[in-house]
Amino acid sequence: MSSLAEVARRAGVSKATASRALSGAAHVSPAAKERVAAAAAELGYVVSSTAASLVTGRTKNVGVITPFINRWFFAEVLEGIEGALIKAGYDLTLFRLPSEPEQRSRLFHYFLVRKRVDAIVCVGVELAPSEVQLIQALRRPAVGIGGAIPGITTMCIDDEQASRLATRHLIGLGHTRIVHVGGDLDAQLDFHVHARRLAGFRAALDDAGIEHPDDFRPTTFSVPGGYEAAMALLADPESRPTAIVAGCDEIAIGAITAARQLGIVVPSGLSVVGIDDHPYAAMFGLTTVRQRPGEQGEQAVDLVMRAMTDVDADLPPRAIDIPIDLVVRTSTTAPPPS
Amino acid sequence: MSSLAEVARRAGVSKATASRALSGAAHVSPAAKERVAAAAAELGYVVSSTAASLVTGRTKNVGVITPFINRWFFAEVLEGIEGALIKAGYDLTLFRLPSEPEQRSRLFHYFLVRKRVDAIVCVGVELAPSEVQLIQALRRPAVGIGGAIPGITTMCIDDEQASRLATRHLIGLGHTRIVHVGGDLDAQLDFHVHARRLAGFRAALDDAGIEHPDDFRPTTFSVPGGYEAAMALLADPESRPTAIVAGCDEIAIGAITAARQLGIVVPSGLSVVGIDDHPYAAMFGLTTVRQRPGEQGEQAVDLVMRAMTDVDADLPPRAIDIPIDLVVRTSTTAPPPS
DNA sequence: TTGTATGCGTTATCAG
DNA sequence: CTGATAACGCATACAA
Repeated sequence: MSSLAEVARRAGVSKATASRALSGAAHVSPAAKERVAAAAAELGYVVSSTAASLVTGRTKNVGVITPFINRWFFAEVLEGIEGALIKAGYDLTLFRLPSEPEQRSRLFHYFLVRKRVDAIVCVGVELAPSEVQLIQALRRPAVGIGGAIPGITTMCIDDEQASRLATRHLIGLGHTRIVHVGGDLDAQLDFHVHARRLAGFRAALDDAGIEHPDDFRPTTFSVPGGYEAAMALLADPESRPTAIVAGCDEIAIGAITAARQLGIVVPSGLSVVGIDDHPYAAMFGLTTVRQRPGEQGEQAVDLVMRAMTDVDADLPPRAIDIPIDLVVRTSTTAPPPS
Repeated sequence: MSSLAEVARRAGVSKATASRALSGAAHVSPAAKERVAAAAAELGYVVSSTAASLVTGRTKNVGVITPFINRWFFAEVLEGIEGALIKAGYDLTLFRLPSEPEQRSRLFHYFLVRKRVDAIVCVGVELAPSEVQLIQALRRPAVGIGGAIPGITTMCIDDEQASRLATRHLIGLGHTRIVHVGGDLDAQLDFHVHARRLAGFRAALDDAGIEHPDDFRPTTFSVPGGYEAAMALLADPESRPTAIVAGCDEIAIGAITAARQLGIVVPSGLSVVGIDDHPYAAMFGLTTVRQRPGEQGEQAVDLVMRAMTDVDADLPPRAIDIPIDLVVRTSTTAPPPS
């Protein structure tokens, strides 16, 4: 309510010094600084960020675009971003990317363009070239998380490597009849995660010289998805694999649940390995490949922050790899003697 | 990049008419409107929302405060809010309420006060009186979701009623040895949901004249929480209850998982009922009390929108009840003959 | 219907 | 170290 002018008057200084005293940018005599601070406190003064933005051109606000809020990976990344942003004094404007093309375009042409964000973080979104252009036209630093976007700095795990790691672990235990229960290839609105995880799985089998006909069951990236796919897959004891590489932990958990329901003991009757290290993984004893989405979010913020402060130190155009590691628990063991 | 002035010049009109033509607020001759629109399109013009905010005092932006992003209920509410906001042309600024008091206070005194939001939605946050005052001092409409906040319009389900409904269902099936596995009473940073659900549970037993010593197992509101508590609770076949009322579906799912692991068949050996209707509930056949968090979010947005547009039609101070209903699936049945 | 002029609350650029 | 003063980009009251 109260403006800088009032504070200045009360402190007996000009608006300019009041501004300087409060922002701490320039040198102000301790006495003046003191008086301004007191006046501001008494009046309950707080800067109008809109006014400040108007003149500085910076909003202290970054936009985050994500297709989902309600999925573990995305929510986790979001939390990481939010924490890092708050720490830096920035607001976070959240945009959920709609699946309908029309609304999606509205997001880009209406919301994103309002000059309200100093930077953009895209999580798990694959951007069309035209969309990338649009973002670049904003002349604001942008980074992606979850997969490579040509033209934009992105950070992600090597999905192919992740599933290869998981598969190798099973092969190392002696498994040869392994099936990948992963994301539907047609339904990857996000990156080609599904395809890449499938590819890594197959590469590992190829590397080991293992045949793999009928090696893939597509489903949705969720516990129920894994449950249903596993129910179908495991129904016939004859054709049943000895191990499953799940596309993510949620699928793995669904598969374990299905196995239990069918009376199959995990891991002696069936080994299951996931990808993510979901908070529920430990409870299910799930062996998995850990990625830390929260940290990915924090790092993304670091990146845009640096790009904003450092004299336009351009972002590295290359994708940045996030480390992953295998967490062995109790859902995997050697296959049963056939 | 391009300003209103440039558009005006290109269209051969004044800034004022250009502004009017674009906002559509006042009457502009069709010809002029046409020319302005064309000029704007050619230049790729888009309003500077900061400049507009500075003069109008409205930001087209609402703040959302929530303690968690990564929990089903909260994420779901958030999605509902986001969708409704986007539809109305508003941005959503997300604030995660930190658990540390110091940072929490920073949120209120630094972030919230920057005059950047036209309204506030608090989800699952219990506000201290001083915090309520602070929000009221902003003179912006505010609504809460998830529990009553004195002084602020809130929408929530009747938690006591929800667990009473769940408990009555079990009693109706003939159960008398029922335990509530719910949220820890010390750990309810959000509302007193835990306590209220426990109270409803006990009230239902009292109503039916059923004794209930040792009727409560506190745990965390999560699948692993339910799992661990149920593992301990069900270990001893002698003292085992015939039914569990879970504080939420996640706990219920953890409990079902634990039961299965212990060889207890659900529901013939143990009935379990939850609260929420979590997306995983169906897969576990979980009988539960449904609440629709997404709709709660949408309704909250409706409310603040109305308060913002309608000539300061004040928000109803009373809490608004959200309907709930019992969804009977396959996790509940009559108790086994003792 | 249109144009002119003013102000929104800051920060930044100068002199002093 | 401090004080005028000019932007920043837009919306609106008022006059035409």
